[in-house]
Amino acid sequence: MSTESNDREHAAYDFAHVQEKWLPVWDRIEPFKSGRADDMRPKKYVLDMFPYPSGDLHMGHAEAYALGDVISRYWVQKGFNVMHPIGWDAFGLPAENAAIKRNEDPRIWTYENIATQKASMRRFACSFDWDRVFNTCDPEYYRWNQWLFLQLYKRGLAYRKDSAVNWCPGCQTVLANEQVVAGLCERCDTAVTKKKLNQWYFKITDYADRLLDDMEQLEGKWPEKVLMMQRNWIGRSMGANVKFAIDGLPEPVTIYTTRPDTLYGATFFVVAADSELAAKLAAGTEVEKEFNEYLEKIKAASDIDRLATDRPKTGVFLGRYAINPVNGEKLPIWASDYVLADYGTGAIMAVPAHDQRDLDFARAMKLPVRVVVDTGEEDPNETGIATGGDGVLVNSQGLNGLKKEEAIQKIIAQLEKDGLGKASRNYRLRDWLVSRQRYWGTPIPIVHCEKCGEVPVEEKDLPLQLPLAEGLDLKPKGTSPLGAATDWVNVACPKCAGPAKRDTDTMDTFVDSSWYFLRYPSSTNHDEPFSRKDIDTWLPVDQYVGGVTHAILHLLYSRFFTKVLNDIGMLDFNEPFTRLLNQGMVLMDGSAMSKSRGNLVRLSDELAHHGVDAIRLSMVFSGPPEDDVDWADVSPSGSVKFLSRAWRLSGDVSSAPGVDFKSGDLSLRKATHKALNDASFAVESFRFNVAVARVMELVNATRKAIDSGCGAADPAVREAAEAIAIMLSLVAPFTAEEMWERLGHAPSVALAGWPEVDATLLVADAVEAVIQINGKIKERIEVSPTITDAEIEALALAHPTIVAELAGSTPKKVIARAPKLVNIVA
RNA sequence: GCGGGAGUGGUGAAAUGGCAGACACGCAGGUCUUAGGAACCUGUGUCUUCGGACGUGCGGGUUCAAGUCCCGCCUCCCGCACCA
Repeated sequence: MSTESNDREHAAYDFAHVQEKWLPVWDRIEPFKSGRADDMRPKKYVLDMFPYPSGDLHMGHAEAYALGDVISRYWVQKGFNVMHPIGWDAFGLPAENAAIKRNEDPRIWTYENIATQKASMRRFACSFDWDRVFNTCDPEYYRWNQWLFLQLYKRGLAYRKDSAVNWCPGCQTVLANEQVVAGLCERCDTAVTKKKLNQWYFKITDYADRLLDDMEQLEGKWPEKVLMMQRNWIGRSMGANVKFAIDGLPEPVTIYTTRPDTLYGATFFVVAADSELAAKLAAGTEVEKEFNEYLEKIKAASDIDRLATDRPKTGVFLGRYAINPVNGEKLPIWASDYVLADYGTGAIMAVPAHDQRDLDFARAMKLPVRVVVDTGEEDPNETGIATGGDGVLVNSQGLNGLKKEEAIQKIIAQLEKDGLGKASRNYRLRDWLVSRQRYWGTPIPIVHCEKCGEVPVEEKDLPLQLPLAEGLDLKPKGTSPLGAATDWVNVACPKCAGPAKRDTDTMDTFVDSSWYFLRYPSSTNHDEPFSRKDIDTWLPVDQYVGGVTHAILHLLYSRFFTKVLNDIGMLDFNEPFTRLLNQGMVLMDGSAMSKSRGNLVRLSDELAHHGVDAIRLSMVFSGPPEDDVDWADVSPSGSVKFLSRAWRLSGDVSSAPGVDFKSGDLSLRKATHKALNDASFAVESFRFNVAVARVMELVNATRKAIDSGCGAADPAVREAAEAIAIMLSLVAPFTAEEMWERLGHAPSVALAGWPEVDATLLVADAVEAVIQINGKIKERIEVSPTITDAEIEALALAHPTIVAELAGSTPKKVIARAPKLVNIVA
């Protein structure tokens, strides 16, 4: 061997060259093609949340795809037919805003970015099945959005109503409840206001109970945090509806309460100031003017102001009285903004003694407070603190002496018997508002006819294509830009052929993502959104990977769609994602990266400096996948160092491929099989960082074996190097492929298969046991791993150190846990 | 306010109730070198009278044994936020 080649052997390997070398090879082999007709491997569906095509991939994408790839590539190595698809969530505001700025069709920007991201994903060695790609802005995709909309419409699950909706003045469109974050628009952070509009909704509230109860199936498989967030978001509460007669009016008013046991403690009555009921009660009375002034005032207050829970209570006495059905008392009726119009019935009985908000209002308005549950706490009249806990009922006639729960049961039974009320439940969840007054989305397939009213577009006429943007003013102005596409808008009514107009709103892009995972297995199907056969083969998704930002939006909507499709009979499962992994964010110096903050790390720069494998490795090794990664804390150059160390091993191996490992050095063989076993376990429990650590240990052990142990020719060295290449292929595919070739194998290492672990090699020859006295370590001894409790106890008690420590006294108790530990209680 | 999660070396982090700090980063020293931003080796929780002692946010408890389980605090992060 010449000095020159020796130098090359020991130089750090050229990652740029290796990357260029393998990409075309993989293009040819297509190691990750799924669902070939003759494929007999068991299936797995591993899914990464699809990206929004806004510019090139960034560090966050790199983190997510690196993690998804570990899982996907692992199952391929384990012999599964893995479908790991990708597509683009391509409709939406960023494209439209970019189009306005550049004065061109959003299609151009969108498809350009998709091409850029696709090329970057290939270079990043994402193990995607490229045959299944689609974009939600393709007519071939969104026609099925429209088709699904019509199926929901047929079943009364898509409907229009007038309502006060969330309005973003920045985006000039309405927003779903889920898209309002702390009173601000999720997209642009503008303060959201209310607007009365007629809009399309999906009736997700019909599914509230199932969305809640089916979460039982996800327990332990989804992050507890996401389940908690969904539970809170749905917010089921149990209580009762109670009818209150109104003095001087023929119709009673129904209220909702979770505490019907406190009915005798009601001292006033409140209706939501912005409800129709309040307007009706005020109409024609002497307080009408005062009420209207109050209403104007609270309408002007933004949601932000409303968020301050400690702001003083306000309201107007409406001059009317409600009659308490249990004792006939006259309760003054107030209008206030602390009662919400769209929750429950928009009216409440106020029990200030046992509800803090009612108490705050009572104190502000000098209204009486009556205790009806003795909780053992101090009088709310004096402390100003309502007592909401359990206790014994007082001042409540037939309920006196009962505990809270008993009283609730008894009063509900009584109310039902008397026809004055009934048990009821309520949800925080509201119906999903799906109309948007913007251009770049799926057109709603409804025609409005002067004669026939609302008429659905016929299924055979789908897709209802979005008109070209040319000639349309896309600038946000509060009504859909589609309204100006007169040729498109004016149509013949599908029913009577008379003059009619298309609905000009587009669908929320969350509609697109609520079912896209069902489309991948059937992505080339032109006759239906997905075929039953494909669904039965691949779904549900075995492993979903994505950010926690979608904990309630996308994940709740997808669960809803799945349940609807289950009801329609298009699929036979009711939860779409069996397991969910939420990866953390990539931060820089403790905060999210942003241009304005000046802490943006460009993925392309990092890849150029350290190579794809080192960046992927750094992401995976930095810590548990759910935790955020602070890029300031990771060392990509350390990853480069490790990868070249591993790579050098493959050049040192001097035995031939196919050599029988059985004759190899036993201690290195044991290290190899332990690493394979531990790494496997770590990957399956999402501790990818630990899996990498096990590979590092094996690299270290192999280095030592070559330099100062059994030597490079020992078969165990080859076995170790091959195992390292295979394990590394999950994280560092280029390095692993290069190693595999240098070890004399044909590509691709991705399909090499996870080596069978030999259980007999997992047993160590000797293990170190500790001997404790009173829990403190006094001595360490080498023992056989198969030693019994009695044997190890005897060894411990006979050990000179222990004999000396005990100084002749008899131990009170000896706990032996062979082969690890003996604890002597002296 | 309500709900959830987390606090371990200089740093990122490991640890089925059983040896706290695996694996790395960083740092220090060394070997080889014309050179080192290469490679390799050694050391690296704190205190220490060099025997050891102490050590996982704080205070209690359960246990032969607690980073891990239980109770009460403190701090930080996330979600919801007048939902009756």
